[in-house]
Amino acid sequence: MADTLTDRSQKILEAIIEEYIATAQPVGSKALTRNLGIKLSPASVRNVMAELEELGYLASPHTSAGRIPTEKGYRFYVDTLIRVNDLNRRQKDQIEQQYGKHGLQMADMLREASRTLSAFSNYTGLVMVPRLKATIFRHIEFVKLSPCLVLAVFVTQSGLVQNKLIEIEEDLTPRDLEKITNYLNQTMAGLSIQEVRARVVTEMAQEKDLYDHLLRRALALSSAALVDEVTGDIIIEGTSHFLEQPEFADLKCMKRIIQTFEQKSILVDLLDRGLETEGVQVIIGSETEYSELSDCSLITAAYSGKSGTLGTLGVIGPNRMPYSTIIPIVDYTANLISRLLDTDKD
Amino acid sequence: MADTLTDRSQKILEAIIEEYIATAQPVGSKALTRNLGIKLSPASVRNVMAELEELGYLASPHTSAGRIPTEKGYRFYVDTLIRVNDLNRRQKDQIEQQYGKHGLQMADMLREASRTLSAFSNYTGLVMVPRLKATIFRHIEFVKLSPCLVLAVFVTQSGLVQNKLIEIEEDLTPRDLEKITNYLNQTMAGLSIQEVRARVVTEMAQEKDLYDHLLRRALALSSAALVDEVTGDIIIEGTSHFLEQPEFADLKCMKRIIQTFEQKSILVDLLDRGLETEGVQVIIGSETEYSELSDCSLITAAYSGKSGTLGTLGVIGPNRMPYSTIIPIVDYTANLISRLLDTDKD
DNA sequence: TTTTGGCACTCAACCCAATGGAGTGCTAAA
DNA sequence: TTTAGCACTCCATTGGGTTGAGTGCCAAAA
Repeated sequence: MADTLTDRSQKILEAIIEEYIATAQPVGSKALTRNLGIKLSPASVRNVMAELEELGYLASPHTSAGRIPTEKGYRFYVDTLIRVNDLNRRQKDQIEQQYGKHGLQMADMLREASRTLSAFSNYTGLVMVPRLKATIFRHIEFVKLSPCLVLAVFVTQSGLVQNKLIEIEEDLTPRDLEKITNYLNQTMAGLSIQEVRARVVTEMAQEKDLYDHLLRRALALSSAALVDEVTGDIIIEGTSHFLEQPEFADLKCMKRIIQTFEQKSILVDLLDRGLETEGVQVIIGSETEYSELSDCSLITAAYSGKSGTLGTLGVIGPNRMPYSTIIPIVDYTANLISRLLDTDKD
Repeated sequence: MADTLTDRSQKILEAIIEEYIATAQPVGSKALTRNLGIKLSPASVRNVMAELEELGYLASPHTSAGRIPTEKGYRFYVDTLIRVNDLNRRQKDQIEQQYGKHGLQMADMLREASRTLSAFSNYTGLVMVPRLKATIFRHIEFVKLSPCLVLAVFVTQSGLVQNKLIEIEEDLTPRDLEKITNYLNQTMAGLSIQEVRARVVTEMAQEKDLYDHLLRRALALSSAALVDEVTGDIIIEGTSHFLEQPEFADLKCMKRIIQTFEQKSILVDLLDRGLETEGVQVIIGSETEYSELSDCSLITAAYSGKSGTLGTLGVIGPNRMPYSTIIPIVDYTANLISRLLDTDKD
C-alpha cells in the first residue's frame, strides 16, 4: 500500500506535512505550489492530494479547507520521508552547558535533562527515573530512628540515592546494625538489585532455621529495603508548552491531557515501552493506546549507565510536532546522559 | 472606612461575595433578593450596592452587569464576615485516611499532603519542603563514590533524607570516613542545622592550625555537606484544576500562571511568608506582589515538627475561592502533618 | 497520457445589524 | 426610609449576507 506511493506523491506528502507542522493550518494546493518547491500546477497537486486522501495519509476537516496529515501520514513521514539533521556543534554545546552548573547528582541531572528537553524542543520534557531493579548495588546504610523503625539509605552505582522506612519487630542495637551493614555491603557490592534480591531470597530459604540470628536479620532488612517500587517515577517539565498549541485550545481536551500528566502512570507505561528499543522511538497519537493521549505524540530514547539501560527520556507534544528537529535533541540528550552517568562517579 | 459599614451592608456584601464565589457570575440585585435571605426590595439592595461600590468593596464589569467583589471586598470578607465551619468527623477521617496507606516517609507524606489539599479543595495544593536549616541533625553518612567524590547522606530528626555530592582533594580511606562519621554523629546529634553549621564554622576558625588532620577533614566535609540550599523546594499538585476556572479561560493568562508554577521560585517566596505566622493566612490577588499572580489567592498555614516550624503548605486558586470551606482543610492538614511528624519517628 | 486552466460549488469565518434581557440609576410615591 | 416604576445602557445572542480559500471535475493543451 504505502509502497505504491510514487516519488512525486511522497514529495507532496512531505511538503504538506512540513507545512502543516509549521503553520498548524490545513494546507491547500495553492499554498503548496506558491511557497514550497513544487513546480506543478495547483490542479495537479489537487489530484495527488485526492489520491493521498484516498489512501489515508491525509484528511480534510471540511470540503473547502486544505488537507491535514492523518496519523498514518505522520507515521509514513517519520518512517520514510523525514530527514533528520544532526545538531551542530553550537547546539550540542548549548545543551551540554546546562549540566555543567549543576551538582553532579543524579536526581538533579535527570531533572535538568527534563528541563533541557523541554526548553530546546519547546514541548514537554519527560524523564523516567531509573527503576531500582535496573541499577547496581553500591552501598546500603541503616539509620535507626526509633526502637522499631529503621531508615534504609541505599546508593546505586550510578549515584542515585533511594531511601525507605522499615518497621522491625525486634530491637536492634546500633552495633547489630553496623554489623549488618558491613555484611551487606561486602557481600552485595557490584551485584544488580535483581541479583541481590534473588540472592537474599535463596539464602533466606536455605537457612530457614538459621542459628545465626544476625545473618537472618540482615537478610530480612535488606529484603525489606529492596522491595520493588510498584510504579516508576517520572520527571515532567514544561507542561505549559501545551497551552501554546492551537490544537488544544479547547479547555476540556487540554484538561484531560494535563490530568493524565499529573497522574503519571500512563506516561510511565509509555516510557517503559522504550526501554528495550535502541535509538529514538516515536509514538504517534492512538499508537499510545490511551484515548486521553490520542492527539499526542512522544519521541523517546533510552539512556544507560555502565550497568546497561537505566531508563528512558523524551518529549511529548501534539501529533503536529517538528519531528525532524526534536528527534536529534532527544537522541543527543539520551547519549549525553548516558555518557555523564558512565564517567562521573565510580 | 471599613467600620462605617452598617450591619445591613455587611450582610449584603457577604451574600454577594458568596453568590459570586458559587456562580462566577456578576451578581445583580434581583438575584440577591430572590435566592438569598435578603428580605429587601431590589431597589433597596441597589442603593446599598452602589454604596459598596463607592467604598471600593464591589465593582461592576459594565453598567448593565451585576457586581463582583474587589480585592478589598474579599479581604473584608475573609477578615470579618466569613464563618468558617470546622470539618466534621467524617471529613477529618477522610483526610486522615490518605496518609495511612502510604509509607511513613516524610517526602511521601508531603507529596500526599499536597495531593490531598488539591483533591479536597478542588484547587491546587502546595507544600513547601522543610528548609535544611529549620531541621534538626540526626545522622550523617558518607559514601565514597570515587577517590575524589563522596556522597553525604543526611537524615534529619523528622526523617527527611537529603544527600549531596562532595568533591574532595585528598583521598580518604574508608576507615577515615568511618571515623569522621562517628565523630560527627556523636558531636552533632540533636543540634539544629543552624547550630551545627555555626559550630563547624567556629571550630574551624579556632583550630586553624589543627594538628588533628581527621578533625579538620571532618569539619570540612560536614561544612560542605550542609551548605544551605539556595532555594527551597515545593510540591505542587493539581495544577489541572486551574483549567476549570472560568476566570482563566484566556489561554494567555492561563499560561502565565502555569509558567509561574513551573518556575516555583515565586511560590517559594509566597509560602515563605507564612513561616512565622500562626494559623491560617490568606493572601489575596495583588497582595502577592507579583503581577503574574494578581488574579490568584493563596490560603496557607505553617506546619511543624518537634523542633518548631518546618515549613508551610496551602492551596492556590483564583481570588474567587470558597475560602470558608478551604480554610479549615488547610488548617486541619497543617495540624495533621505536624502531628504525624511529631509522633512518628524518634 | 499527463498536465493545466477554467469554472461552478462548498463551507467556515467574518462582519454587521437587530433583538432580547438583565441590570442599573433616578424619581416619585408609599 | 423603602419601594415601585421607568427610561436607559450595554452585553450577548441570533441570523443573514458576504468573502475567500479551497475543492472537484472537465475540457483543452502539452
